[in-house]
Amino acid sequence: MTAKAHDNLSRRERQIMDIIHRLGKATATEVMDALPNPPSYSTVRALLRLMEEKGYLRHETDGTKYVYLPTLAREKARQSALKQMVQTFFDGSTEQAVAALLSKSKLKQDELDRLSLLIEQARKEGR
Amino acid sequence: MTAKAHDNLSRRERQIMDIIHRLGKATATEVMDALPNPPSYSTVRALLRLMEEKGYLRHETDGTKYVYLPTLAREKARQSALKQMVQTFFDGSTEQAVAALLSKSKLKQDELDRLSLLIEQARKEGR
DNA sequence: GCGGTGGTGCTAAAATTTTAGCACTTAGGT
DNA sequence: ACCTAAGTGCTAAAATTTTAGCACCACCGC
Repeated sequence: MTAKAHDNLSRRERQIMDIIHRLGKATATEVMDALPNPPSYSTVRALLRLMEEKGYLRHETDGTKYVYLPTLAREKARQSALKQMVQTFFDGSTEQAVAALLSKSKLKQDELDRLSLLIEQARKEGR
Repeated sequence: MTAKAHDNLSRRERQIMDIIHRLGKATATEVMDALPNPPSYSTVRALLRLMEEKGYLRHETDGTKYVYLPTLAREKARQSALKQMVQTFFDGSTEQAVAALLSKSKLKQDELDRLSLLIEQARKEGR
């Protein structure tokens, strides 16, 4: 079964996906610790197994234990999350989204420098 | 009941919230039309009513019909969605998030100009 | 080589979510 | 005045999701 869209996830599934995306990869214990109103360990394991079966996750073994990772490359997941966000909250306007990000958080001088550079590049390319 | 966090929403509830955020406000029919695998009209109405009861939505009347709106101001919802996104997919780095947005979409010259200005301002303020 | 610790899979019950149906109301047209 | 169309609320059944329990396996220390 191939990975499905973000919006087919049930509540717990989405919470777990978020955690695993944050951490990059995670064991059942780590997921459990990060989960709000955490259920039992056994439950978490069952969920992880089901999600793997559905194609959202895959696992690697680290010694005897399982470490779960997203199926979809982080890059892809980012893209689609961003797209969704821009559509839902910014009427499809990337500019507005960027503006909101900038206004919300205090970026350091060197971060601003780099972003400035990126914009300059985009300007030249677009011209 | 007060509005709860985004991650307590069930699947359908989240889909509906997204739709209503996109549209700003929506009737049962509009929600139904925008819903993937749309259930019956009656079902959508029941969901909307339940979500209002839980505090996620409120409604106004337009003549005889109901128009639903998010409880949380769009601005607030945006902030919290952005924060969530940056945490989950960009290790908390706003810079990275902005960079990803810029690289993904072709912005027009005037949009770039305005963003450039924003960054300049931030630079001066931070200095 | 034996028992405990820390893993695993599977299954079935409990809880929640999702759904559709029914009964009722209001407005408008003829 | 009455019929129809387009709304509404509530309720209970169906479906899905969430949960915990149990049975089994491998490694380690004694």
